[in-house]
Amino acid sequence: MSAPDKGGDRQGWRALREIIHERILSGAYPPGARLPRDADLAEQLGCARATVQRAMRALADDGLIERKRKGGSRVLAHPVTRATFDIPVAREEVEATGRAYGYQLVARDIAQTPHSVAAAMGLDAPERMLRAQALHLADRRPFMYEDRWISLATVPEIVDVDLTRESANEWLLAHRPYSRCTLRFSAANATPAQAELLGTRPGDALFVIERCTWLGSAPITCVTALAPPGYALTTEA
Amino acid sequence: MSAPDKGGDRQGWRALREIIHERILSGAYPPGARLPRDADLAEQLGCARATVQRAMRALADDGLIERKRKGGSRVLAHPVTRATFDIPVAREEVEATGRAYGYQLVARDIAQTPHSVAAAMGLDAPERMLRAQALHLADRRPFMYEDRWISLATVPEIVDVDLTRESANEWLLAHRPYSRCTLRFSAANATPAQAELLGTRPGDALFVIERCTWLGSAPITCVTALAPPGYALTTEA
DNA sequence: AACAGTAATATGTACGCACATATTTTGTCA
DNA sequence: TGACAAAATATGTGCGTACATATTACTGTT
Repeated sequence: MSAPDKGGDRQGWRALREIIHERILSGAYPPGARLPRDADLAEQLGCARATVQRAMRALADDGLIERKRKGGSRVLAHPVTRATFDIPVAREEVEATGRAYGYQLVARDIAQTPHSVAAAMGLDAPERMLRAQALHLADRRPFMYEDRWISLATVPEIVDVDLTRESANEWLLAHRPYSRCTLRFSAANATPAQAELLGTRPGDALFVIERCTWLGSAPITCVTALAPPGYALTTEA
Repeated sequence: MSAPDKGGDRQGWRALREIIHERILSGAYPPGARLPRDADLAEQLGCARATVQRAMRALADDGLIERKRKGGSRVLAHPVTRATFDIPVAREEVEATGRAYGYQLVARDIAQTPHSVAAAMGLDAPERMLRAQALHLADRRPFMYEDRWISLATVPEIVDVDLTRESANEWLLAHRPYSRCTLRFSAANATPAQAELLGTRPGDALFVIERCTWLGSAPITCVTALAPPGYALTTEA
């Protein structure tokens, strides 16, 4: 009758994804084109619709195709480059490269947040928060400098933590999980003070990571991390 | 007898994920703790194991828990911040903010790649490639400068494309899909020439995106994109 | 011709079952 | 005690079905 297993090897959904991906790359399904229905692909490839779903869902997650409830699936005309970064804890980032991690508290006080920080945290007005500035070291050399504000309203216990011994980041991760997190990457010229701390020259281009976290709608912390020249984030999409 | 629907509302896997996430946040499943088996959670929450699977899989993808084939599921002790960025085509990035997009070819020639570029592409030795330098504009002002090398071996047709009218990036996306892509974010001080092109001052901190793409194992292109101060990548994890 | 209501349709989700696979644990034997 | 093999176990995957949901397409009315 018909050829129910034309697809070939009857492998898993990963193989299916690969087959469909190949068809896109080879031009069989050109950019903007509509893909066959899941059910048709299932029959064509000799597997269940659920398996096709899994593969198509993965392709959609990768930003390769677009799926709509009745419009079917289409190959994206302008595929975005979708990259996933894992921002590790500084300690682990350092130790992953075989270097010795070190930590050093630079300053700690309680003060009114600048308006910019309050705004980033979604607050209506500045608040008094704990500010901790610290250095992360790799083999005794500056690896990253962080300037952090911690909400006393949300995390009152933080005032009793000895931040000279333990990084605020690690304490927070262990004691205050967050449910929301915003990230912002940019570049900035080092101020003289920052250059001094990072062991570079004023004006050097620093890599800037700004991160704010919340538990529910309550702000936990907002940190600006500065990395000296040579630092880079890499990933494979 | 028993309470088969204790979990409550009998909602979908997204609700399940939320419930489990709540338990993690609330400390019911503290960092490092082992979660119940999928099957037990399924019974406890009154749904099928497949549904629990879906929810747990999502939590694992989010970097919140860790799953192993027999070790069960554990809450990660040091959850990484996992962020997904969509790097759009420059045109769309500009137009998304309501500004007028402009494009300008700065230089185009065929030359030997530097060793650094050849290495980034995974080549054993430098090759002659097409080099295209171009400016992306937003409302007539420099938005991003790109310095691109395109493999003549993989994409010979590129020599016949009029790059003064069409951005190499957009032509490549439309005609040469890629299967692999590496990304690297960093910061760099502007050289005088770069500052001139981007309308900033020499030494200003630029945001640097380096991207290389391949089709299979054949290198397609390698581009260094520079953005002037003010540019930032943001996301919500 | 414009519009609203309805039917058709493709994907999304859920369930229950069976089997595959990767580890851990246990047990056996030297 | 230690090494290696076998059993146990939790997750991973696949199938078939049924129903849910979001859009599109159609259809009849004004």
